[in-house]
Amino acid sequence: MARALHHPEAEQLDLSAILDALSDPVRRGIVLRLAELGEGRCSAFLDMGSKTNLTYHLARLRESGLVHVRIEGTSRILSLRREELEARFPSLLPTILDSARREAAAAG
Amino acid sequence: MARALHHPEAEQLDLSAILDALSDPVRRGIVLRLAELGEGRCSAFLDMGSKTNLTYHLARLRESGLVHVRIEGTSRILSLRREELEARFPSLLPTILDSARREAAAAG
DNA sequence: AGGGTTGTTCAATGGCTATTGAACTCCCGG
DNA sequence: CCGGGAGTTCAATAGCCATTGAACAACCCT
Repeated sequence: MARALHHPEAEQLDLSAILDALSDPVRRGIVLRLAELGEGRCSAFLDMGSKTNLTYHLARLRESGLVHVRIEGTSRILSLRREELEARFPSLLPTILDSARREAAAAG
Repeated sequence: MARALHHPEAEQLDLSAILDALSDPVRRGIVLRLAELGEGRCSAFLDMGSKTNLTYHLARLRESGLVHVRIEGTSRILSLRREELEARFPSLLPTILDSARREAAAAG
């Protein structure tokens, strides 16, 4: 396992990358759950895809700057980078998550 | 030229499709300009890409439900589907456009 | 009817995306 | 120290993306 994980700086957050990350339903599902749980390890999302597939999506979320990943023993703990996102793109994440919940509620 | 253009129904607006459409800088630029102008024909965006390329991006914007296209003589007039988007996903479009302006202002 | 403007269609391109299974690494608990 | 749980790496796949140039179609004007 890699020792140090790369995370983009707060000032480098890129709107295209963020929207692209959130345009995938699996990734949006992960972010949504993370918003509810506060944080969670990879295995908390196994119902959304295979381990390999999650590794892929989680890397994309991390590289886009949406989530922070901290290593703890053999686990990786994910959390949303809420404040940094809010500082750079106010209301963006909450609004998109609200839309996602709304769509889910509409039995889409 | 095709006679009838397909537009998704308001209730069919899909979040993945919308975010995907807005994740591309060219398309976001078109939507941004459209938000300022109210409406505009295809040729109003020629500084953003070749004619062929614009045809492609405009089709994607239309198919995602973000823009409405009306035929007028040899021109096609585009406009944002603001109310319908707002009804289904409140604040989504304005917030994303705000983020886009913010990013542009930050000399990205 | 002819010519120009407006925008489309087509085929082709290179590159990225999401997904998979098998093999692997790392670390913790016993 | 070794077994198992957590997650990664790799190679492969099929499919979509954005972009291009050349050829075409529709319509308006004179």
